Amino acid sequence: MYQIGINTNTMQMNNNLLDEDFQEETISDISDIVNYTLTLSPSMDSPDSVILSPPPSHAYVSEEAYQPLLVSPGPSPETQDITPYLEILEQPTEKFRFRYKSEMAGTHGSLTGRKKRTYPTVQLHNYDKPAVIRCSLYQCNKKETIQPRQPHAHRLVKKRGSDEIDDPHEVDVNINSGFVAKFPNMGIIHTAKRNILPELESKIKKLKSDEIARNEGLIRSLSRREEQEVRGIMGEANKSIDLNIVCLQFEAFEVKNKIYYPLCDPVYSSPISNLKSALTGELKIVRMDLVAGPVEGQQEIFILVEKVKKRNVRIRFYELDNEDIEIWNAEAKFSDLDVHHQYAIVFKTPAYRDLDIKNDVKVFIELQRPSDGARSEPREYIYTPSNRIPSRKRPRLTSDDYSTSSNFPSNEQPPIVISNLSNLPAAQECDYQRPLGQDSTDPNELSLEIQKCLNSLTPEEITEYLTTLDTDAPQEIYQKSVTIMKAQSAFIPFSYTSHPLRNLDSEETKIITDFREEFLAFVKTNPTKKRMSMMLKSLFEKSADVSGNMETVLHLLISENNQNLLPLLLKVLHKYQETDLVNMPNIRGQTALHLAVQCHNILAIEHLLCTKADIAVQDLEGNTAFHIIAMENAPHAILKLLCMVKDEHDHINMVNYDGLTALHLAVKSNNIEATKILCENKADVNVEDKKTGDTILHVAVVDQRLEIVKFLLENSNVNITKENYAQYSPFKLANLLLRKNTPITRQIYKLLEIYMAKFKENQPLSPDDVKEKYSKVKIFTEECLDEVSEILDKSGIWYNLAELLGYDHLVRSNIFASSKNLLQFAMKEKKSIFKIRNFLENLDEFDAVECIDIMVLGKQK
DNA sequence: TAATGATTCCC
DNA sequence: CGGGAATCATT
Repeated sequence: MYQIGINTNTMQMNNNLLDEDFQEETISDISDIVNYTLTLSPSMDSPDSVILSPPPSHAYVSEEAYQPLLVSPGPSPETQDITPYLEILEQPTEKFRFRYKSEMAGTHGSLTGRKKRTYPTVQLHNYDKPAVIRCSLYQCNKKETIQPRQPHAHRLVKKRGSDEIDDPHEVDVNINSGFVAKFPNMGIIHTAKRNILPELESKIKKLKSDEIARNEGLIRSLSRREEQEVRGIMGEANKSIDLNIVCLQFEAFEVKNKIYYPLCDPVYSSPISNLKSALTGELKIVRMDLVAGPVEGQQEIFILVEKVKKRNVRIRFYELDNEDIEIWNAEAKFSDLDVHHQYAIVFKTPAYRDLDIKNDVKVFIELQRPSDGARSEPREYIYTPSNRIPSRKRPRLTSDDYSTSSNFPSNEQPPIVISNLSNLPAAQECDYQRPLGQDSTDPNELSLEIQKCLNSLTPEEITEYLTTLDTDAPQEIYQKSVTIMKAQSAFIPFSYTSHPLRNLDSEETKIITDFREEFLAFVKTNPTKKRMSMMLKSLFEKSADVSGNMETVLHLLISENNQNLLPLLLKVLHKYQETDLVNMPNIRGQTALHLAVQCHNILAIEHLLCTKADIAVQDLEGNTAFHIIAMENAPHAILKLLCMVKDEHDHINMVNYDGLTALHLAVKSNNIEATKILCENKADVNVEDKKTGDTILHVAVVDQRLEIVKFLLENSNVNITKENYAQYSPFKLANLLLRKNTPITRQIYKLLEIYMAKFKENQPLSPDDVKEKYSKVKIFTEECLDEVSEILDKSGIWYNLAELLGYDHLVRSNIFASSKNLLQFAMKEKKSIFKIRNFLENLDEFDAVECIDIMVLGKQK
């Protein structure tokens, strides 16, 4: 090793402690030194790396295992305690903007550690004398070649005043500094293409002369032959160089007579890539045109992206199962021409693996960069079934059957809707007869009531009569008692809130007329519950078949805001719990509930819900009843009613095919009441718009809805800092909107500013913040001193504290009369308060620790 | 040429 | 400072 003849201490130690095998290896290494010195860089495949490289499992190995081959195996357990090695305590950031020389005027950001306000830091282990740690800029050979690392042509500079100091940067370490070297305030200068060779040459020359000095013990200039050699290496270095990725090299030296003798192998940081380059820049989908589409694929989608390279980007669709395991993937198709500049891509969706899905399927889209395998954050996409409307083409009796054999009084025209009610097989009818008492619903009861209706056919009378008809809501479908609502709605006349949706055409009117006739006639036959069900089903399906929009009678009655037959039908459906019929969608995927909500028909809604209408059904735009009501300026009672339904699956937060929740729609349509009600009913205020990543707070800010912003801040847990896909937080947006310079934008910004401050206050301080705050406090306040010393006097722990502070000898000679004495003495000695605090923490003196924390950090908790 | 990279400039 | 854009250079 290099320390042979330099550091006899360690060598002797080695000899004493090493087993024979190891010694053999050590000796054979001497030949490797030659190898090392010639290549100016350690040969990683040589056995010496086994001895000298850092121990395994330290953080210095980047998690991505960027270049596994260059990470040396760690030393064996018996060697790691005695051989010097470098450990990287703080890796540099992964991304950093390399600046050109011309950009270096003024101060730009400096290279930090992985966390803010830290800096690349290394520690030298197993060495006890003063040493020098060097940091310089190296290449990150990603090729799987086992060649030595070469210096990088970029410059690692430290600013001192107006001039820049080039690498290598040196830090002296010793016992006092704990052999820790921190490298702050460094920047990376992107050397221009034309200067790369000269830069490399000078760096390599410098290394060469260091090496000569080390070998020959004196500093001299290079010989012709050596210059030639340098040029050769330079060529190599130039060939392998990647101008957008660098890493830091750390070396430890013992310096004698200005000659640097390495103490161990250099270590290399994880790669730092240039933030400005499209080759290494972050892949990101910033915005999507569409977030849902047909299973068959071939849907054209526009996405905005962060800078990409045309031929170095792919769009991948994939699906995860419940355990987050990828079970399907496919690539979207697009050509070079579909990549607009470097910021937008237009592509066609791939077909989903199963074209016959019955329900929506959620998948993900991501960008991928083949060159380095980098991926973007995924975005959600929904495949929608192509045949969402269940086929009504089920086998049924032909028209002949009902037109010929109907024994109901028929009009001039054969009724369209009339089905085969009278043809129900008698045998079946027998089967449907249930023993009385098996069901709480007495089949005869209803028909009697309806018969009464028959006799009093004026609408007014029907309406009046219906108020007496009892329809118990199955309470279990509500999460809260529905009685309050009922009490409210009882005072609302049936037509009070509702309005027609549209005018029915003649065919539709006929459907209703025929239905009415058929239905009432059927009731006369005093049917059992099962027969009634069959009849209704038959009539509903008939209606759906005949009407242009596949609408059931129920749809039609709601649409025309029918005042007499509708209430009757609703009660019947309710009474018989015809959930399936109630959930039948029309051609646009709308159920009766969708329409009832649009018509503000509160009583219909209530009945439908009591018939267990599904609040999660999405129409062809993906809208649930919640979405619809959120856009409507409807009576509050309606939304409240919907919110009362038990909702274990969070249907209130469902996203439509525009990627929006009901809350989004409420805010977008400035529907303050709906916004409030949804929020009060545990709708998630932080769900993002799947196209843009906007939360409702983003929307409220951009649309300048002061009242909504205010409400959200005061009454919900909106995240002011949550960024949308374009990396704007609501706060930042508010700030940008200040440019409009209107009173409202100013008010909104002010409001957010206040909550931002509150938010920051509540943030737990990061360990770094704590350190920083502590570093500013040098002495105890009187108050804190008294308090802490009282605690310590009581517990007697201050003896242990004194020990930890290195005052054990003073304690033994009874110099300190009390803990207050001790603390005052420590302050005089300039012991850091942070140190004292941490000692106390180790001693489980948490009360004292809290005292000090309060003094330094201000009020916490 | 048009697209992509490199460099400089600007707020 | 960090972000972006203008401008020059190369492919």
